[in-house]
Amino acid sequence: MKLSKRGEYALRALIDIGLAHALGKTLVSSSELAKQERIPVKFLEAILLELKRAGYLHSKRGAQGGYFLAQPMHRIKIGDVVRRIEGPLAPIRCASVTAYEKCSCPDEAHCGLRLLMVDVRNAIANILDRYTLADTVEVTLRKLRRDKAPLPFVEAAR
Amino acid sequence: MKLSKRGEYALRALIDIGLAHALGKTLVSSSELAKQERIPVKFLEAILLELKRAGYLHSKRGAQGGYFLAQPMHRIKIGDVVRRIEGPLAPIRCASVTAYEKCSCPDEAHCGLRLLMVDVRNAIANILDRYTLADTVEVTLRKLRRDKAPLPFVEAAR
DNA sequence: GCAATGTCTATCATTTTGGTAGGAATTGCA
DNA sequence: TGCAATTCCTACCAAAATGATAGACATTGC
Repeated sequence: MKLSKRGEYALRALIDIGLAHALGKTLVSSSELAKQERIPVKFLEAILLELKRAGYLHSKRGAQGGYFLAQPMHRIKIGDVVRRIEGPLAPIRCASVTAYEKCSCPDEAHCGLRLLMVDVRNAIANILDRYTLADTVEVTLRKLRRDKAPLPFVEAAR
Repeated sequence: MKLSKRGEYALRALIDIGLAHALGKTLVSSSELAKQERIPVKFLEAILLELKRAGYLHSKRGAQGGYFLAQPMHRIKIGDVVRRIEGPLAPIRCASVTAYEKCSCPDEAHCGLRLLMVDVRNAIANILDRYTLADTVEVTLRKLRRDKAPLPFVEAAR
């Protein structure tokens, strides 16, 4: 039931970019993100490119360039991002709603495993398809402020 | 969020053995199981051995041998089986209850991703730790009977 | 004694994972 | 105008995981 590093980094990056956006910084470079999340820059670049191709990000090249959100945060569902980077949410394909595939078992209609896994997939989807990037960013921001923790991407104005 | 074939086969096998048990057949051979579920015999054997080592099965060697449950079905939690074969339920380690591990992010206490993944892990655990093998077998059996489908492991008495 | 079965060890091809390296193209700014 | 910062693109790579297969040995029932 694992999320790959690739998926993890993709979500971290999106959340960070969302956070930065909410704090008034609409453009974030890959090196800033990599530093913030301690992710190898080059690896992250590839992931950001994928997020761009998926339509979640736009970018600006050249010096002072970077990435920025291509959609309003409340329209980016975490579940969709995960599906895009990791594949179906369901633990086994025959339990997937968006990527169903017949399995090898002799009688799918009476398969106890499938039944179980459909429940699991629904539980996961219920969370990840309900939460948007906006929700995630909001919660994070609230926590940060409540604890008076240093906000990321707000460097002492210079 | 995938379940490997190994995990899938392990669960299928357990469910089948439970089903057989409920139908009066307390001993099932690997070849019967492999045939029923269309799993490569040798691969299945290795998995059954692992389930045995994990304390879920006992076996009887030799002709007429096979595997049988080592515990009452209602004490076998699906979640534990999955953990044993697949590892932690949580998508990322820092969200795991049974196998927590610090992650590389700079501030775990305010990590939006972790928060999300804790929810996901709880949703999964709520299902898989609540369901026992007995539950799964019971539901399957009920469905089979309701639809008057042919019951497995009850070969026309000879 | 032989056939059926579990047990054990070794091996293996393929895919996935988690990167790294290098450079070309673009842009802002001094 | 040129340099530094940045995205974009291609290629490559080592290690691990995945999903098996092969073969021999041990045990048991008939």
